[in-house]
Amino acid sequence: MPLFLSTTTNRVDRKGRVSVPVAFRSSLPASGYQGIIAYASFKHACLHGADLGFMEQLSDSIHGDFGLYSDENEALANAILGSARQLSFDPEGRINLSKDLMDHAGITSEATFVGLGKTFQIWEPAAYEAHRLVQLALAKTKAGELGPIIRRGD
Amino acid sequence: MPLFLSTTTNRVDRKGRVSVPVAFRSSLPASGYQGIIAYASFKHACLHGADLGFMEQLSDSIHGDFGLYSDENEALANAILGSARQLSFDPEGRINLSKDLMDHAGITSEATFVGLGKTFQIWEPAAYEAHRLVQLALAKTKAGELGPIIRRGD
DNA sequence: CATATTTGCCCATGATATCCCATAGTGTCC
DNA sequence: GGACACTATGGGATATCATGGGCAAATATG
Repeated sequence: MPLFLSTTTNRVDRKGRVSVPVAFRSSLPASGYQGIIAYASFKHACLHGADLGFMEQLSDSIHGDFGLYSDENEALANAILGSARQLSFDPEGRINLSKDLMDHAGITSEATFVGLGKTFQIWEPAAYEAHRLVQLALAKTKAGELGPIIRRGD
Repeated sequence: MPLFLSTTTNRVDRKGRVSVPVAFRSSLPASGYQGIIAYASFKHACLHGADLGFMEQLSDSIHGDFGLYSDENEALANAILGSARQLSFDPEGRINLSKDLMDHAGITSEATFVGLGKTFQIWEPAAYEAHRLVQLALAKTKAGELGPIIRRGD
């Protein structure tokens, strides 16, 4: 299970290529699929990134044990799995962002990768900075809950 | 599980390298990841340090079973995991503080490592001294509660 | 079928980080 | 008290990363 940490901003060249930060690449299994999965967030103007294993788990959760799913789950499947793209690394560790993904996040010449543990996000830098400040304020008000969260993991 | 104790101030050279105190290094598992994780505190102008296992637990707690998390947890993931960096030891036991981490803590030429048990903090020395005095005063007013705290830990 | 357009691979480059060695100060052990 | 071990620190050499351009195969377009 990968652990995506840190925030990095990289350039998107005219071909739509972006280097995935090494910190993220080295967190992926060396012997698995050499690439990532990206899908449009339906909550923010950003992309969600994950490894293949995570998406398989997600697919399992949505479908349930018998492949019969509710309307809500079908909606989830459409929103997430439908917009998901499998993005392979080129020999230099870059991915090619497709036009629809870039449009959804408003990405043009730069992309910010934000590690969130098991997943990460890809943002247009200015949009992320605004989002980050909001999230930071929210985190401060919830700081008191950090203790319980950690203890739960023990 | 590491136990970080004591306070040490070390020099930051012009490349941004700092020696992690031996007391901290030897507390880490010899056969695990050779390095630490550091992230920006959203409460103080300092950095938090922890070992990899601690961050994995934190990531698990924040994500829950599914990977779709609450707004509060997403905010925490942004503030903590987004600012976290995996800092490997060089052969001499030093880490490389990235520019944004140094900026957050106001660190320039020296860094103070403060052991807090399972985690530790990294401060700009003068800022820590000021913080320490405040904490000390606070501790005195709470002295009556120390007994119960110790008993609880037994 | 000829011609654009994309897609992926290979190489070159500058910036950065990593490794390796050298030194000085400190404490430890005979 | 003197030799030794180890930590902290600094500098120079080397490897790695992010980035851009060019080329060729695959695909689309007329």
